[in-house]
Amino acid sequence: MEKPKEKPEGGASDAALRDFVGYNMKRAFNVLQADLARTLEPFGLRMLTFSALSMIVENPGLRPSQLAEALSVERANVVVYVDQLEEAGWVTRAPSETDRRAYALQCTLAGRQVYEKARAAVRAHDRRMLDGLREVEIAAVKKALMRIEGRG
Amino acid sequence: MEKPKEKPEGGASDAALRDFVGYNMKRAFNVLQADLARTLEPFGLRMLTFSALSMIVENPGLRPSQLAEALSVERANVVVYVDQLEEAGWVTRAPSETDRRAYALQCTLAGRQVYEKARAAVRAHDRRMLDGLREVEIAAVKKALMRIEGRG
DNA sequence: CTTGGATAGTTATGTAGCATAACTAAAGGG
DNA sequence: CCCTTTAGTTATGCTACATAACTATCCAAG
Repeated sequence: MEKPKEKPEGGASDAALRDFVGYNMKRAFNVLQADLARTLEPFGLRMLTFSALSMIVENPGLRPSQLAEALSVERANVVVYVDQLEEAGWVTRAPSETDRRAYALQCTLAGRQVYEKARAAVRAHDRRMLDGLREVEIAAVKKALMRIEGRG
Repeated sequence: MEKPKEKPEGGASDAALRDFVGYNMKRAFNVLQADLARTLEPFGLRMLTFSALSMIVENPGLRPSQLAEALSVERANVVVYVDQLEEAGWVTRAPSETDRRAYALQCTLAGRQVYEKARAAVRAHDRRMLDGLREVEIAAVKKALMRIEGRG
């Protein structure tokens, strides 16, 4: 009977997993997500409410189903995001003039203001995350991420 | 009273969000994660049980707390992953010889075998995700991901 | 015009990933 | 020997996200 060897201390290496992009991406995304959540928290926004607000500011009159499609989330969840943005007074559900089932999402003045401030904070967060990388590398990363996304 | 304009169709653009690495990363990660889950499912593995199995194969005698530390997950959740690996007969909890509170995690022959097969599948998945990217771009991505992870 | 199937938004509900708190047993230092 | 810390576990809660079912409305074929 052979003694089961024990890993003494400190030596636990994830080198084998580091070979995989997915592993590195999950770890990096966890860090990024946590930092972004902290960045948005003072504004009363979360990742997805910020994304939704951005879409509504940049695409006035957007309908919830278009928002769901654009963000690749379910319509059922969009309801929750818009509820929150509406309760905060940043977004209104205006009745659509062409389809009585639908709403035209509009942002309010307050909504545009909080968006601009949050956007600046998110931009700073982005720079923080990528600090030390050259422009050409950042471009490569974005290209690669969009390539990966296209594999879905 | 001004008519609220409506976004007619198709025009919903997330261009503003595309400026942010976090947004691109979330989308890419969602796609990657889904593909990886499909890749691992035939082996009865999930992302984290695969990671745990890899760590145990590559670091025989690893203790659960070391595993938690290495994967940046809570000890409480490691219990669940090891439970699953143990139920499948791929990992054993051998009593530690130096600390009666602890276990030395060992993988079985079956564990090593399923790991090798799953690892090959994950490698193929990785290549699939990065197909079409040049080496220099892949290197940029890995560098950027590890840089981001280091910001946490 | 009407009628049947699709679509928009909503509601309720389930699941999975991950974190926290509290517990037991054992280690380890004064 | 205490007293504190640590290893593993258990119970529990939260958040993100998906699914199913429902109502109201649209739209196109008959």
